[in-house]
Formats: sequence, structure tokens, C-alpha cells
Amino acid sequence: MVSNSRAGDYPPPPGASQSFGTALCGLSETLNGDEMEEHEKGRDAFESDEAYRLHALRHSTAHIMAEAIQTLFPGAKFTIGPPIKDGFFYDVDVAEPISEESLTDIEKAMKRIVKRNSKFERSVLSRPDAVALFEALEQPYKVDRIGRLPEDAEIMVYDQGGFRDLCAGPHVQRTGNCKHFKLLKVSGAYLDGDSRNKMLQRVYGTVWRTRADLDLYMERQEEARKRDHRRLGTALELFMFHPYSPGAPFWLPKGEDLYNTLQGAMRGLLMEGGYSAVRTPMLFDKKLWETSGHWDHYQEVMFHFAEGHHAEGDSDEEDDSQILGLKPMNCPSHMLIFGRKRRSYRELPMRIHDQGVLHRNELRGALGGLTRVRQFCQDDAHIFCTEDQIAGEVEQVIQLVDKVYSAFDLGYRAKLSTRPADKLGSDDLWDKAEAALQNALEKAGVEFVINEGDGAFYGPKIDFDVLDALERPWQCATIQLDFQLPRRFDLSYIAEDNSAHVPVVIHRAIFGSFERFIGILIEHYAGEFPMWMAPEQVRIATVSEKSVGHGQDILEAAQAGGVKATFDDADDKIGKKIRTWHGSKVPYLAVIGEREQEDGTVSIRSRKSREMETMSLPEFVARMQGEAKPPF
RNA sequence: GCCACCGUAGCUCAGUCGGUAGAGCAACUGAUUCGUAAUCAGUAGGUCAGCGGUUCAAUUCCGCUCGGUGGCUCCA
Repeated sequence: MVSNSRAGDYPPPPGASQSFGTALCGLSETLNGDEMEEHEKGRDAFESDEAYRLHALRHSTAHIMAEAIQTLFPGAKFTIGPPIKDGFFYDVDVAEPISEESLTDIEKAMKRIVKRNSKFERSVLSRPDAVALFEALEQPYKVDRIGRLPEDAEIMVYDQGGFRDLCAGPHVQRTGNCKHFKLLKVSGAYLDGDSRNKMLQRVYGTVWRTRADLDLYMERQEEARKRDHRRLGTALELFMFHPYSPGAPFWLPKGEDLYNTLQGAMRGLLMEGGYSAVRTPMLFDKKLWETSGHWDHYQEVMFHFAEGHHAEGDSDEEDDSQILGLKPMNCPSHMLIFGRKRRSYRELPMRIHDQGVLHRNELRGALGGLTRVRQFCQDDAHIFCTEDQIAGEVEQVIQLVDKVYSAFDLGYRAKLSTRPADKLGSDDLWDKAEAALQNALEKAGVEFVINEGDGAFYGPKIDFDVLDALERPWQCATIQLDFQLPRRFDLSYIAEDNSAHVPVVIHRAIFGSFERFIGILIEHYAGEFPMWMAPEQVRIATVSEKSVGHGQDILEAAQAGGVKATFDDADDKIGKKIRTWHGSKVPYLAVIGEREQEDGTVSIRSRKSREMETMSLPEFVARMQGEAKPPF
């Protein structure tokens, strides 16, 4: 059976944040093992008994769901039904699509199977017997899977009271062990994950060892939904969307402030790190994209159109030379900048940073909130260097990623993607490049997994995934080696021996896109941004109209000191103002009444504590300024 | 793009088994001038996403379009 590609928690973040990893280990009563089958296949692959047993439980529940679907949808053909993080799914080919409404019916049928308490009985079949069995059961996808099993594979079938499925196991002992489940959603899924293939129906479910675990899981999912950046972004007035420009956020004043803060902080960090910033065009002649290879490999993701004025209904073939494309990436511009004059090895490594606006024509169905948009900016940079400099440069970027993510207390997972089948360049070059990336990761002490064959055609890469509130991974930082682009642009530098060499290019981003990263941060902080990022750092609230004058003085002093302050002088009671302020997630509230007015002081309370602190006006401004310093 | 679901006031959501809609918060007006998590009263606000069909009658049923959500594919 297919192994779980999404299971496993990310390594704990350097600051050991509790926002991630809602693993429910330890909540179940001590395991006594009586609910597992005796056959302990693959036990070693799991880090704990709990993980191993949950895996078996989820796998078993998937089988129960399959049987239930078969009774309700006669003729259903099953493909794969693996356990995944927190649950399982099964992909099934049915004549009528499965709707969300039918989930309750499927659940009812599953409950009957659980109640029946059938034993999961394992038998080993010969290949011809197994093929004959699944042909008789009219399960062509299973027959196909048997054909794809390795020569020496032991072919096993599990029988749960009549319903039989091809499966490597292990399972729990009885269907009665799978009581605490819930079906969550249905979706389409392509056969073998290939969009050219038929679309199957995928049903997702979750299952836990105890009722309490299930309830806790559902509650946590509900809590996570409250942190959804789309919800918070609307509530906190950070951004909006409009149907006239799907996939393109409108940054409202507070969101724009947050965006600018992050852009500035990253720009400052990179300037310190020896980068120089540039600004480049958005619209380019098609010829550029032909040179870069985007026209051949990326055209469908680009927005492009004809230059010049065309009369309505003018259907003449467009002149190719007039096609313009909106940039989906900055790299070609940077190639042109590098190539504008003769370069010496003394200039290397050359690091060019660009926060330009990018457009990608993403499929409509793929768009969502800030995490997948059509218009965005990256904290993009390209490093031009010699082959000998690759290791050092990559290591430096990995350290930057770790430094920045630690500052946000964000956990991440690193993936090293190696050469794909249709690669460009010699094996020798790839050997060196992959080794350089791997060494850099090891030297930096960053845990990583290897994604065999998942590299770009032009070079291997390291991607860094971060989790959102619902623990879905999103690719943010990336480090990609590129041996091809410099060649396509005919770039060279003069080495010490006065001969010309082709530089290597490293594409790298730390946040990735500002849009996606901000979306992640909103969820990570549940909207409660640290002082330095907060678009509103302190709100000044008057107790009554009598102290408006003093409040105004404080506002002016704060703003003059660069503190992002606002003034709530509304005709409301202070209790109401506190409540409203708390919902706004602003870090500090300054309460100004007649006492403060007389003493010339400021009384503040923070989001984290109800305790008041009173201080002089200069002390207040200095404290706000001190806490607003960026951590990197 | 594919599969399923959703679209009611600025926001969160009721409701209508077909007879053109309601709450809370927000907004606005008035009263109140108040010391640490909601002062009182009132007012206004909706082509029930859009277009078409069925019907005496559509927000409700059907179709299409647009947008969104969850997945698939792809990717920052």
C-alpha cells in the first residue's frame, strides 16, 4: 500500500513554539497492545507504539469505509486508501459522484460494520490466485496494483467479515476497534495523481483511539479555523479581495503597513548580508522569455498579450514580435543586469535582491486567500558565483532562513530535491551540486528529507515548508541552484587566469512571497503581531471628554517618536473601549483619565496582562520605541 | 482546469417545504461625561451574487455565468 507522504510532525521550531504540532500523543490511556494484530510488519518505521497503532487504526478504518461505500454505491472500484496525518482517505471510482450529503449515510453503514466486530483476517496469496480473486471481485485497479508489486513481494489480502481488500497491513484486530471516526470531506482526485487520468472520488476521514481524542481533534480544528488568515484579515482590516481581480489582494492601510514593515526588515537584513537591491520592469518582450526558457516551460502560467492597438474584431494573426509577457519571476531581469558589462571574478559572489511585482496565471481552482495568489512580491534574490563558492553561499542562505524563522518562532521542514529524469547538464555537475546542498544543510545542522527526482530541470534545490493553522504545509523559502540560465543568457566572468567562465546562479527567497508569508504569520500569531510588526502598536483611550487634551498630547508625542498610535476619544465608557481594543489585538492600550492628566503620566496595559503600569510621557515613548525594534 | 459544496445588511449568521426577509455586532442620531472586558433610547441599511428558464407568483425549484471554500493537479 502507499505510504503516508504527509505524516510526521515537523522538527520543533528553534524557539519551541507551541503553536505547531497538535499531536495528541499521551492523551490516550496506556496501550496494552491487545487491539493490534500479532503480525507486526513495518513496526520499525514508526517512532512510537502510539504512531504505529494509529497508523493501523486509520488503515483499518479506511477498509471499513470502503466496505460501506461498496454497499451504498454498488459497482464501486477501489484504488488506494492510505492512512494520512490525523486520518485516512480512500480513492474510489464510482458511477455517480459522492456528495457531502451521502457522508452521513456512509458513516451509518460504517457504524454497522464496526458493531459487527469482524476480525481482520490476513491471508497470503500467490500472484495468480490474487489476480483471480480481484478479477472475480471486479476490482480492476487492485488487479493492476498486483501487477505493479515487486517480483518477490508477499501478496496479502485482508478479510473483514466478507469484504476483502489487497493490503500489506498491519491492521487492528477487529472492526470494533474503529469506533471513534468521522468522515470529513469529499473531493476529486486523479488516478495515480496524474491530471491526464480519470478523476476519482476521494473521501477523507479521521479516526482516533478514544472518543476524547476525536472530540479534542475536532475542537482543535474548529479553533484553527478561527485563526484562518482570511477571517482575521477581514476582521483586522488588513486586506480585501474583489471579484474584479481574483487572486490579487487589495492591501488596506493596516495591511500595507505590515507589508511595508516586512519588506523593510528584509531589505535591511539583506543589505547587511552583502546584497544590493534593484528594481526591474514587469513587462517584457516575448524574446526575453524565449531566451530564458519560460516561453517553452512556463507559458501557460504567464499572462501575455499583444502590444499596440488592435481594432475590435481584428482577427489578423498577431505579429510574434509584438507579444509581451508579464513577469512571473525576476531571474531573467537579473541575468540582463549581470550581462550588461564585462564581469571579473573579483565581483563574485554578486547578490541581487528584487522585491518586484510578479504575476502568475494560476488555475482558478487553485487560488485561495493569501497563500495562493496571482499577483505577489517575493523577497527574491539571485546570487552569481563560481562553482567553488556554491557551498559557502548556500550555507549562508540556510543560516539566514533559520535566523529569520527563529525570530518569528516559526517551525519549518527542509526538503532537498535531487535531479529529475529530464535534467539538463552533466551528471558530474549534478553530483557536485547535490553534494554542495547536502553538505550545507548538514553543516548548518538543519534536519531535512530528500525528495528524490523532484529538482528543477536546471538544478537541485532546497525548499522550506511552513505549516498554516490547519497544519497544511506551504512552501516559503527556497534555494535553487541553476547551471542553465547563465548559459542561456551567455553570461561569463573573467577568472584569475584571464579566461572566461560561466557563473552559477542561486535563486533564493527567505519569506518566499510576502503574501503567503503574511498569511502564515497571521495564523501563526492568531492576529496578535509582536510590537515591531503591529500596524497599530498602542491605542490611547480617554476615560471621559475631560482628558481629551492630555490624550491628544500623548498621541502627538508617540507619533513624533515613530510609535504607531491611535486615539479612541469616542463617547464610550472605558470598559467598552477596553473590550473593543482587546478584540483589535493591538499590543498596548493607554488609559487616560483625570489622574493621568493631572500628573502628566500615561497608564498602559498590555494584551498579555490586565495589570496597569503608570509612567511619564517620555518613559512611555521610549518603552514603545524599544519594544518595536525588529528582531533581525 | 477537474470533483464536491457554498454565496441572505459592512461583519457573523437565522429564515423562507414557492407568496419579494430577520437578529447580534458595526454605522448614524440623541441622551449620558462615565476609571479597566459591552450605558440607554432611537434611526438607517438588503435587486437574498448575476443572467435566463419553469410558475399566477422565484431569494427559495432548474440551467448557465461570476466569485468563494475544501481537495486533486501545479506551485512562492
